[in-house]
This record gives sequence, C-alpha cells and structure tokens, in this order.
Amino acid sequence: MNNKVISDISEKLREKECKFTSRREHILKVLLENKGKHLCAEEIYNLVKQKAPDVGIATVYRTLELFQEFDIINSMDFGDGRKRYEFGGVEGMNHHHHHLICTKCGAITEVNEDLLEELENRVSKQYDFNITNHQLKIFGICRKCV
Amino acid sequence: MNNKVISDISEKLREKECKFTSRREHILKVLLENKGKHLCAEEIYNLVKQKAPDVGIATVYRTLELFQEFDIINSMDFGDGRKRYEFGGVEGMNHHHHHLICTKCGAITEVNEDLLEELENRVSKQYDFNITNHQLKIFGICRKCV
DNA sequence: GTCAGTGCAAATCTTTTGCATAGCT
DNA sequence: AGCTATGCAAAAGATTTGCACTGAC
Repeated sequence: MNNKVISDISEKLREKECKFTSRREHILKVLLENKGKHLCAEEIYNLVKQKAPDVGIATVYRTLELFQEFDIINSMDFGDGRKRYEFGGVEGMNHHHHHLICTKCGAITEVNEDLLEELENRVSKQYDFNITNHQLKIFGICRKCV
Repeated sequence: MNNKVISDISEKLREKECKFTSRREHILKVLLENKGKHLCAEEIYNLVKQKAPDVGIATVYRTLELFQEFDIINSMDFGDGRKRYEFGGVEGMNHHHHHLICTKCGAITEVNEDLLEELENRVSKQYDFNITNHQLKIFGICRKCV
C-alpha cells in the first residue's frame, strides 16, 4: 500500500522536474511509517540516519520544505519551539485535521473526522473567504491526567 | 476603559508577589493598543522602545512569558518562525479565538464568535477529554486576493 | 556532460540565560 | 536590607545558506 503511495509521489515530483532520490525516499518512508506521530526535523533526521547514515540535516530540512510545497506533508507547531511534520495524504486534501493537546502530559491525540463543514460554510460566506484548509488545536486535560 | 483593565492586571500580579513595574505597564499598554494585531516580540520591543528607550528585548520576552502564565495574553504561531502575541482578556477566558489566514497576502482576520461549542461537546465526550481552550486557523484566499 | 541534489560548516534568526546592577517595599 | 526586575552580552537552539562535490538522467 505504501508502495503505491511512494510511486505516486515519485511521479508527482518528476512531473515538476524534481528528482525522487534515495534520500528523499528514505525521508518519505520515515514519514509514512510514523503517521500520526508529528515528528520534528531532528527526529526525522535521526530515523533516516539509521537507514542512510550519511544524510545531512540540511537535506532533511530541504526535503521537508519540498514536500510541503507539493502538499505531501503538513507542518504544525505545538508550542515547543520546533516545527512538527505529518504525512498529508496523496491527494493533498488534508482537510480532516484536528488535534487534542493535553496541557499536562503533552500527549497529542488525532481526531480524524472533519467536524467543521457547517462552520466553514458560514465563515466562508460571512467573510467572503475562499477556504482551502484549516487546523484545529483543542487544549485540555486528557483522560490519563485527570 | 483600559485603565480598569490595567489596574485589574496590576492587582492580579501583585497578588502573586509579582511587581507591576513601569516596564511591564508599557508592554501591557502596547498589547492593549494593538488588540487583534498579533505582534511578535520584536515588534512589541520596538513599540515599547518609543516610550521607554532603554528597555532590553530580554525584558520583553520575560514579560511576555509572565503575562502568558497569568493568562493575560495568548501566543500563537502563523508559520513565519516567530511567536505572535495577543491580548487575551481580563477573565483569562479566551475561548473565542479563530483566525482566517490568507495564504496569498498573509492577512489575518479575526473571527470573534465562538462557533465550536457543539463540536467541543461531542469531542469532549467521545475522547473523554477535558477541554480548556482551542485554536482554529482557517487557511484560504481572502476577498482582496481572489 | 549537465544540472539538480547533497554534506558540511558557517551563518542567521529567534529566544533564553548568566550576571552584575538598579529599583521597589 | 532583601528580593525581584532589568540591561547587556553571551549562549542556545532551530533552521537556512554558501560552496564544492556527487550522482541521476
């Protein structure tokens, strides 16, 4: 299943004259294998290093930026001073994206349903705003920390 | 009106053995005078410098952190690599907090109604999660950029 | 062969920290 | 006096950039 995803993305890059190098493939695989984990650049770097020990962290950053431009991944920030990245689906439609953030233990839970459609319709009309994406962070105390 | 707010906050700090110094007052005033503008630390620093030329940027950062601990302000990140700050109301209940972010011109529009109550009720039950706050960022193209 | 991709090290940018001094109470 | 607040400069941490080399096509 991941193979299909990887070859789709490979093609997507090639179409725009970008190469799908082994470095980029390794980085993509790490992201695919850690869906929902919100890795930061350095964590990705460390994981990629296990497979390809001679990568540089600059390549990781450059590749993550590239993947963002291609809507392959999304970046987010949970307030700890580093960007975190998440695989965003092949279609680029990453519109189902809510996170519960426990302010006590820091656990992040994904909410995978898209619950904002009505709200978006209202806002879109009221503000004459052409919505392409959204991010909802919900802060609170998780069940374990009560 | 702002005077009431300022004296309330002054008291709030004193209660917890913190001083409400002239530096802190200047910083608070800048935040009050720029509600809805999402200033970053350096912008605040520059504005405060006009009134009190000998402040240091470290004080600005330290004060912003203090204000956050007291729930006087909120910090957020719009993806440009710096934290941005916003006055959060005296009651600390800053629960009406949505932003429309134009991905073309970068304009940020505030949506002041809280539109998430039903959604929160559902999520809260389903995930056994005790919600204290939320942040919603809606990305898209604003009316001027269409 | 050509041009994009990459590693390394240095540079940049934001934020934090250490320390000696200033200023409330 | 005693303790917090502050300015300055240095440090830290994340990310970006310059440059020479590598590797895909």
